[in-house]
Amino acid sequence: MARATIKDIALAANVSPMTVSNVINGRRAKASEETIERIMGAVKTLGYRPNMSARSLVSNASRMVGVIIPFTENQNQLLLDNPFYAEMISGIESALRANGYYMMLSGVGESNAQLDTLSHWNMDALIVLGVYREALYDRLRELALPTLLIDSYIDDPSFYRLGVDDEAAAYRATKYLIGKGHSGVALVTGVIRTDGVIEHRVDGYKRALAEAGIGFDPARILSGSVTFDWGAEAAAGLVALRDTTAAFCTADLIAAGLLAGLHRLGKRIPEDYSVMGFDNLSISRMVYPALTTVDQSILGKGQLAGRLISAILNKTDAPRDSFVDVAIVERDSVSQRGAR
Amino acid sequence: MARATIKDIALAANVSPMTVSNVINGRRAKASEETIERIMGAVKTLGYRPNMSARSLVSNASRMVGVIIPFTENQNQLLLDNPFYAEMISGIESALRANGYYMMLSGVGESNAQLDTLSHWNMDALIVLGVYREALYDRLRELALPTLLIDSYIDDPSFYRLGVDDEAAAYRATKYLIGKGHSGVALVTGVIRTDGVIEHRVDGYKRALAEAGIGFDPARILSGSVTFDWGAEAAAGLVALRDTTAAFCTADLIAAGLLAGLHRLGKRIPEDYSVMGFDNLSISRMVYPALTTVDQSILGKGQLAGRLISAILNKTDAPRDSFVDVAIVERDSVSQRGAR
DNA sequence: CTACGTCGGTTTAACGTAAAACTACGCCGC
DNA sequence: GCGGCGTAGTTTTACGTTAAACCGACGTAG
Repeated sequence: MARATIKDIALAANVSPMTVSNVINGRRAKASEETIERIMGAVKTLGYRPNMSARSLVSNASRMVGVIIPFTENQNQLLLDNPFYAEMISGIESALRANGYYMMLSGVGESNAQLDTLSHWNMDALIVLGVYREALYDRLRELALPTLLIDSYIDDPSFYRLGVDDEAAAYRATKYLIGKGHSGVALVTGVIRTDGVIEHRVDGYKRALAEAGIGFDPARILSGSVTFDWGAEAAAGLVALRDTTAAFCTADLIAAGLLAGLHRLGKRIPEDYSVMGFDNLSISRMVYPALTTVDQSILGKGQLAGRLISAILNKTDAPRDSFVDVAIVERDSVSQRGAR
Repeated sequence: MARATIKDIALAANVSPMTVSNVINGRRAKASEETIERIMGAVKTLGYRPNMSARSLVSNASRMVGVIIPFTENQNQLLLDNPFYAEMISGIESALRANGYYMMLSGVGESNAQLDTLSHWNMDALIVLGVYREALYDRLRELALPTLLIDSYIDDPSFYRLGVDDEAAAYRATKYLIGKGHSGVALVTGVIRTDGVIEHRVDGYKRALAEAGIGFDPARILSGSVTFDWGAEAAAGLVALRDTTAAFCTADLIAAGLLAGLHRLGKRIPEDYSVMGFDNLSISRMVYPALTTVDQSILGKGQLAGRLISAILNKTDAPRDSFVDVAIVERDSVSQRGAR
């Protein structure tokens, strides 16, 4: 009554187990039409389902791709409440599945214990989102699996990378705000890590300022964390700045918080302040006013990640570094200024 | 140079593989302190990592729990862009991990193909979110695994269930709105399935109305889908209703859309319309005005799901049906009426 | 008519781990 | 001084699958 195995099928179809294996795996050259039919019939009637553990054991592969995302710092919990990760993972999963791979999702914390447990499963490859600890990269190198880092500026031939040109994207966003007549543009962002995504965005912000002949004022950079709460808190900081009428937030989540914070302070958007986000998360349409933002097609990026890994595993060559394009989507949180 | 196995450890520690297996798995009675030390030393220096495929093959278990969520209808893609599922999964994962289980996430579509592939992996148990197809339940019964259905009213001894008392929750929400002076309360919701979550919420809504002596008007039920877009679309329907000043939405996602739609129609919230949601998703704080809603602690519910499954797998008995409590969280989208 | 190839298989062995049965040795009680 | 028992292991076998090597029969080229 237990699950049928290849041997059961072999018995039922009166062939050897090996022939069953061959047929099931499409190595049909080794069997006559008639045998194939008999085997497939038995497969159906006995409800045979392959045992991946056994397959994985002999093939030393698993068709599983591990996806690693950071935990929230306080709780030991996936960052899926951050829609950024949720949307990305949704994209990754659909592309992996379309290519016949499975996804195993794991958070990693300070210790890399979760990475170890993942590795017990013979993963074929890994995709890493938003983790920037050197210790993790060391462990990843030890595992020596095909690994795709998303939004990382680590330059190491052992990893594939997928990201956006953050400098150029931030440059475009800032230039867009300046073009709308805002000469005082604040930057609201998370912590700025050396050679991290945000640092490159800061560079783009500065370049746009310089190009427009606007002096860079460090006080206009409000740096906290990539959370709604920080955005809400930053509203007070923004209001305290002189001659500042616009804010470029390096994440929609921050922008959403900033909108809420500004509302609480009785400010009107976009009349009093223009706010721009980054990511084009689904929440950017839900906030009020709907957020003008930089679209980096997170879902598409996730799908691309899945496709890249599939290509790598199929020995099709994949570029070591890939970039997705970025576009500004105009909604209601930015006003034309000066033309009043 | 390949990954070290139990045999390598055995060789290095000069014992038999079985002793290594015993020590690694904590069956220490069978080994002397000194041997244990030697083995653990070899484990460390050789960087031994267990091979789960092999373990799973012999034990016919995997320590993996499959989590099943529906695809979006149009694309073949996980519903993680719906924060409801994202938050739930985050909770499930953390509880499973805390109990030493792994999570394998899979969407399922119309065909149950994805369930089949999941089952190839020797899952120890399954958690099913938001899928209501009879055909799926049939396949689940065939698999005969411990299975936890979340938010399902299927009454079948082969499944465990976790949910909220939807009737009572909707009753409370509606009563709350009535208590605020709104005698015209609309219900904005997704499709109403027989014996589904929403139907029970409709019942609660009706009971509150009846209790307050307010006649039930079917026109006040606006039924579409559980999406932001439907909420936005429903705004026009709401405005067209006479004597209606409040809307109870059966999901925060719908409520968020409704707010956006009402804004577009120039309505003010909560002055012109009071809007109430359900779920207390993270987005409910992000919309404007912040949403008064029914909290069903989705994260906690997910964690409870993970703990329930762990308990079942550890042969601790778990109740066949569990319910989480619900609370109204008051924010800014509901006004007191009549007291003006 | 013999050597070779091809078709349609089968046999053997191996992947890493663990349950179950077995062993060797020392000790203790009577 | 022999049976029984506990300690610290070992040996054997099996889990389901597949790679690699093998095999017999038949056709056919030289």
